[in-house]
Amino acid sequence: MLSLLDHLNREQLQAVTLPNQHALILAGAGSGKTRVLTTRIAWLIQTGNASPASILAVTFTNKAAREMIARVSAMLPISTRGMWIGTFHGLCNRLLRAHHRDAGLPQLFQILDSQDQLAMVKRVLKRLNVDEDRFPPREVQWFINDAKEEGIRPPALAVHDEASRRHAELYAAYEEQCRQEGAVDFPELLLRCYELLERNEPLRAHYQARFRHILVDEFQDTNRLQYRWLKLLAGGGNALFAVGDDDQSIYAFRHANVGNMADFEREFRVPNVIRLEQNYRSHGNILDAANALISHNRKRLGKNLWTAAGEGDPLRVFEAQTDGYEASFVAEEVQSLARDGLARREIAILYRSNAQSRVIEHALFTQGIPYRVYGGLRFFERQEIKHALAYLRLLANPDDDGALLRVVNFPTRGIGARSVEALQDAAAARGTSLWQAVGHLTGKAAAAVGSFARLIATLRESTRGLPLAETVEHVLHASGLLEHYRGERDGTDRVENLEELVNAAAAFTQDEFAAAQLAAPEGGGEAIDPLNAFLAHAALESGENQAAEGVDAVQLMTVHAAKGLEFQVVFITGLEEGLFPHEQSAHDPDGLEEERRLMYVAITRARARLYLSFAQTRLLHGQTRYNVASRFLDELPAGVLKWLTPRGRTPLDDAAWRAAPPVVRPRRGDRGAPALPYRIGQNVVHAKFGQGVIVGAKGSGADAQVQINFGANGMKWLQLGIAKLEPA
DNA sequence: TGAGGGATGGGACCA
DNA sequence: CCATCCCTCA
Repeated sequence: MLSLLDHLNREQLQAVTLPNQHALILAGAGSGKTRVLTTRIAWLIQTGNASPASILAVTFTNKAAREMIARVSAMLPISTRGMWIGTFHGLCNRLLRAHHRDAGLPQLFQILDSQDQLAMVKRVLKRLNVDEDRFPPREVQWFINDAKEEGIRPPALAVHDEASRRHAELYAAYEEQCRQEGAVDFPELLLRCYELLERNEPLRAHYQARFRHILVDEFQDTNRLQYRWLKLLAGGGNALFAVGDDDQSIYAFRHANVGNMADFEREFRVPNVIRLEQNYRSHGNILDAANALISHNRKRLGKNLWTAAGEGDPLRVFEAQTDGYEASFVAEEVQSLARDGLARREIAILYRSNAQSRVIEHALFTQGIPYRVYGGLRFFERQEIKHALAYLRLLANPDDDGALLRVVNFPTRGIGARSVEALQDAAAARGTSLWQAVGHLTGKAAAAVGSFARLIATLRESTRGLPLAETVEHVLHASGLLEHYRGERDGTDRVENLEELVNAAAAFTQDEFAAAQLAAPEGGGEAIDPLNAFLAHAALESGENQAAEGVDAVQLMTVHAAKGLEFQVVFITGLEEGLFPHEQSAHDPDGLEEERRLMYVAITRARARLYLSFAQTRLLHGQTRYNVASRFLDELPAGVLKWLTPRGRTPLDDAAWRAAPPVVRPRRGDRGAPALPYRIGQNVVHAKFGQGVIVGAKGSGADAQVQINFGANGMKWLQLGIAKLEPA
């Protein structure tokens, strides 16, 4: 009856048209997950099952939220205005702004990103004279975030020894500092929002009555606190529609808890569990490989992808002697694919860790192939942007100590550590912000800091009432930031970024979505002025990488960054034991399963063609490492693979043999001693451990030992005189 | 104050 | 090897 539902398969249709009950949709890679989610929303509204205002849809990334809004808008004749669609953090921010008094926050609270948070932790540690060797700031930060994600405040912490007592104190001191500065970090957004809803019964009832339909994307990535937050909102008979894929859970390291899927099913007595297993993305061979690989994991809810498309090309496997050769191979393939007419943007080169990109970039650059690297610093995380934002934060709230400290002497204006310390002492003595302590300074510090304070005061005055973009522009000039970077030898990029910030401000003002989201908070709270809205936007939206659109470029990124994307052709590089699976995960079973899911994600990115490659030797951290092929290659069905190089590890060629150091060096005086049979890099076979490669040696004569990488069977030190080794 | 030397350590990510 | 941090010295 409805064109909305055309072309959905049986399971998709079933999911989209479920009654108003909890549902868990196990959506395999490429199974039309986003389509189901967005069509569900459109269907609920179109059929009158739900009003726009009763919809709450949660994602993890701004990109996913934007895509959801765009697709829902395209399906419905009405505006998406009334719906709440956003990230966990964005939605919590919205709730907290609207009810800041109930939440115990100033209306203009500042959001700290992890950099800001770390700086804040450092400041607290310094003030309390904490030994940073015993309590490294990063660890303290980690501890605080960990506690918050478990929903634990300092008084509730379990204190069992001196260290944990100290941690609890530091956490409390950090919280106090945040309160004083009106600052809120990322986990705090969630926890504060959770506590608000939990304690404030009328408010909770209000939102429970409103959001009859709660939809969650990437449910496998939720942490414990997010799960509890959802549980709270879903109380009172609301329907929680969770979409996720346990096989694509790759964020355990940032506290994602896959167990939430099973917990959800059990605790909510979910009546509807639907599996979407038909894949619309990849050819059969690629899916067969993915299915076979993931079947090695024990902890799964269980799913098997299939496709109506043909089996397509086999997976091409390439073994290189060095990482350099591997990179050239990839570059040459890319070149030839492009010559055959494939758009370069349809080609992705994936790797496990960022350090691997360098060799590949070099090879692409040498062959003149345009490429684009994802990851690295985002726009709003760049130092010049953070500096500019710090000035803007001071305009919005001069009591923002973090912002003040960041730019009080940047660009340098003769305010040294001495003056800053005097200011901090003055503030501590009176229990005020740094800004308020400026007037109480004496001597040299008073003059220098005083001139900075006047600069800020003047800026506040002169930008009052100006449009946002003009405010930003004015600040860039008056602060001396632009001038400073213009004078720097490599400052052109930074100057361009600063100019881009003006554009971003202008675009933000016009952006209807952002304006609507922030100008009219629920419950009739005061509207937030554009500057504060922009600052919140900058903190929550770290800014997609530079907008260098236009050039058709090959895409380079980590496997993590590739999640959710798809390409015509995918290269998975560095398939070596120790690298992928990463050595720090290879030892524990859970870690290994996560690595395998990561490989699963990588494989399922490819539509038509997939290359798998690895190198025998790789320059990592400045030294050559000798690796064996990843066990993941062995876990793929031989029938779908096509080896481009002879199957199995090729022995060292003559040149490599001569270059490789002998395992046991002749002792001094042993001139002309015959070369011993083993060399670093050589392949050997051991009766028990199987195939391996010699990666190190020590000792001499009868005591000589060799270190051998047996891949999945581990790294072993063996006594040359005893172990039964055969050259392979 | 800030440039430059030496030690250090190195997985992945989004808000 | 490289980036980052801390510390020294001009």
